[in-house]
Amino acid sequence: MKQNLSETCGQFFSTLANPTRLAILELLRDGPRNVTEISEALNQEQSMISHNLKPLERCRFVFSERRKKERFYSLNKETMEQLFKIFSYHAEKYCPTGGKCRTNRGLQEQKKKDASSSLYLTRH
Amino acid sequence: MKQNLSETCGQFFSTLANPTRLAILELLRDGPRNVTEISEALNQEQSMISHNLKPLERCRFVFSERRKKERFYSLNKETMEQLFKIFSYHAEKYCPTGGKCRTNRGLQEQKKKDASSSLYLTRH
DNA sequence: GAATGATATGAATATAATTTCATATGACAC
DNA sequence: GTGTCATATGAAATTATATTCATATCATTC
Repeated sequence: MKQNLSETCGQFFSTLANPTRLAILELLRDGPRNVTEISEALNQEQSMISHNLKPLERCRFVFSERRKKERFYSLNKETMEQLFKIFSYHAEKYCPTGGKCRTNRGLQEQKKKDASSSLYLTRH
Repeated sequence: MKQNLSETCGQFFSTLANPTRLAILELLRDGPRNVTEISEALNQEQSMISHNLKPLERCRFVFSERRKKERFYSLNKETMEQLFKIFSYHAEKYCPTGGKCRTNRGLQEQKKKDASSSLYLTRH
């Protein structure tokens, strides 16, 4: 822990910082899909899906497995569900305008609320 | 939960997908710093630090507070420590080459290990 | 091994993000 | 209000990332 997070985290977050890849991840929450299915569901070019699946697999956010001619991709639920959970909690608490966080306005007002609330995502 | 993560998560992860911003976050783990201190510690232009602090504050990964002429930035530990924890766990388990994940090689070999291990980050 | 269906790859183009530099704004002390 | 230190902003230039299209590879069936 604490050893050069800035260097090691880069690819992790960069891979998630893309709407197509997030859409793929979201789709895969419903179960494994092959490339064609993903590309149809998201209404995107097959090659684009393939290109985007590569960093997702490299970072192990998804796993893949061949079945006959097709390749099925499945979600790394362990990591992704935790990540989505943190995001949801954070967005709900800190980004009341629907997670969009488009403005810096209202930071002062919000700060007061922050001080009073101290719920944690996972309580033991 | 589950409502258009792909749309709402974008800014969250994009903000984290930058080495300067990650370095700022890492620095702030040691406590609040003003802009000048950050820029000196990271050896970067002051204006660059300011530019990068903006999205961090917009997403509420950091908070800020004026003290006299200076503005001190502090980490949103609640969110960030959880995020770093997930990252560390994931990297250790899935990216044995030091979290770099530069290649897709060895995915087959790794996959076998994955099946046997099923530790969770937070156990209750 | 030829044909087909499914996925991956490469390279050019298009798009978006970051960095830099000059300068503006803000807060405070005098 | 002037001067000074601290931070923020805007816009141009640079750099990185994503998208597209054409085509290559791979697995399978016959």
